[in-house]
Amino acid sequence: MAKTGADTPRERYRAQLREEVKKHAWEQIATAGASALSLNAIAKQMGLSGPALYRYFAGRDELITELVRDAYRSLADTLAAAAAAGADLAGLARALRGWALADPQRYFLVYGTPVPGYHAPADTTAIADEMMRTLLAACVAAAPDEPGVPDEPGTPDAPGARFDAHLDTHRHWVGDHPAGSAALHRFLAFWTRLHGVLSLELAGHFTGMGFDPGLLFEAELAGLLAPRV
Amino acid sequence: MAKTGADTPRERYRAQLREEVKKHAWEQIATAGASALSLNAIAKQMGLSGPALYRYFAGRDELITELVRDAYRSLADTLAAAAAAGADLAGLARALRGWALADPQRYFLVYGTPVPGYHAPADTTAIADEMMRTLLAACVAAAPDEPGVPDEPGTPDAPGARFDAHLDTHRHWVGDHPAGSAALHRFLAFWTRLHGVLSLELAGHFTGMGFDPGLLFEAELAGLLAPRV
DNA sequence: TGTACATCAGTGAACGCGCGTTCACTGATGTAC
DNA sequence: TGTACATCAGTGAACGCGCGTTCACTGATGTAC
Repeated sequence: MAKTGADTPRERYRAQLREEVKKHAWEQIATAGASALSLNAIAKQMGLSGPALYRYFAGRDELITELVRDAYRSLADTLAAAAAAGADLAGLARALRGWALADPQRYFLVYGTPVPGYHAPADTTAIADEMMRTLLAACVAAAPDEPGVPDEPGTPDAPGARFDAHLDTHRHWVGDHPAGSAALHRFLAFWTRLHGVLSLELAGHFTGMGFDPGLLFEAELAGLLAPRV
Repeated sequence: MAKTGADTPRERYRAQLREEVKKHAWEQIATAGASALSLNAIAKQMGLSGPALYRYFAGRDELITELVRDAYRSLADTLAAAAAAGADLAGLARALRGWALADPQRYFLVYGTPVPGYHAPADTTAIADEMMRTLLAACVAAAPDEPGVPDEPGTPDAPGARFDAHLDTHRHWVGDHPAGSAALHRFLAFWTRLHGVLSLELAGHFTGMGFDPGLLFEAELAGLLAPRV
């Protein structure tokens, strides 16, 4: 009855071949970058002729869109699984790092250089929201604070408190989430700091420097878990 | 006598046309991304025929290499100029942000997704070193501390102190710079946190969220300038 | 100042390549009676 | 269980495109006497 999930042999074969195409696509991206992705090359690699793949994907754009969606999905699932297993903020951070290191090109497909023309599929923003809520919950749990109260009323012009106040009046992006502005601030610091380490590390800007990026990551994480962001 | 800087009219014309090619290259990159850069398209845009550009560049790779070098150079010069004008760490941070916002695609050419095959020209690492030294000097000036002494001997297993200790034994990358490990740590936190905000902002991951990324940047900066990293 | 020569910018044609994509077709797989 | 038909996977040829790059050539610019 359900249109999706029809389990005829042909449907199963289709799904399987689509997955195989994607697998080769990822290998190709890892080898030569996303911009070099070619349907013909994938077909050749699979022992098929070029046009054959048009039975499974409307074109190159649909394949890329699918890969981007899958990348978002796998990160969201990774974080959600960690959270479901009881991970705290530190655990989520390490899950993020593990996901990024497991496949740098997948990381870059989500967080790397945007292609000026290309727009990510609409549902990726929903997935990004999902990740945000997972992390936000952990941020609230890490240090539950009364919502909306600036932490240091004595220094209202300190940039930290100033940004908290700004977040108090610009919380459209969290919907109706009851997190206080301190938790929002913590989430943003968490997200940007960890991505700062990861993106520089994965792009190779630490290679040859000799120190261990993993320890820098842990040090940044420790700073985030300390009471004051 | 000097081979470089020969100032015959022809030499001047060559230099000028090379610059014009690069200008169009940047426009093309801003429009369609670096991977879409095409010598023929640039030539057409300039009212020239394709092969004409081979008088000025050995090929597409040399042009890209030149653009990458120029991008590194312009950032290093921007930071050096700010430092020479007496900017402190905060000033350098804002110079970095200004440089990044002025031309996001130039930023991404340096700090964006690496192309798996491509290796940046060798001298970019020298320029990166130059930037590091500029920032390192500002980090030392921001909080001159006795080199090599962990800040909190009472908690030697805290990740922050642990990383300081790690840096004490892995300081090959700073050469003979006399900065203490706390300053090195401060530099790395400075670099990764600011890039964390900038890369997410420029990649568009904050669009539609509603808060001001500039205030987040300032808040992160304030956190870096506080005594404890 | 004027002529003879060398240098060099730019052209147009050409080569080979791989790309995305369309289309008419073959042959195998599944379905209905 | 067997036949008749519909569905669909995959092929090969073809189209048009733009790419990087080479090469022989023309015409203008500069140089030497």
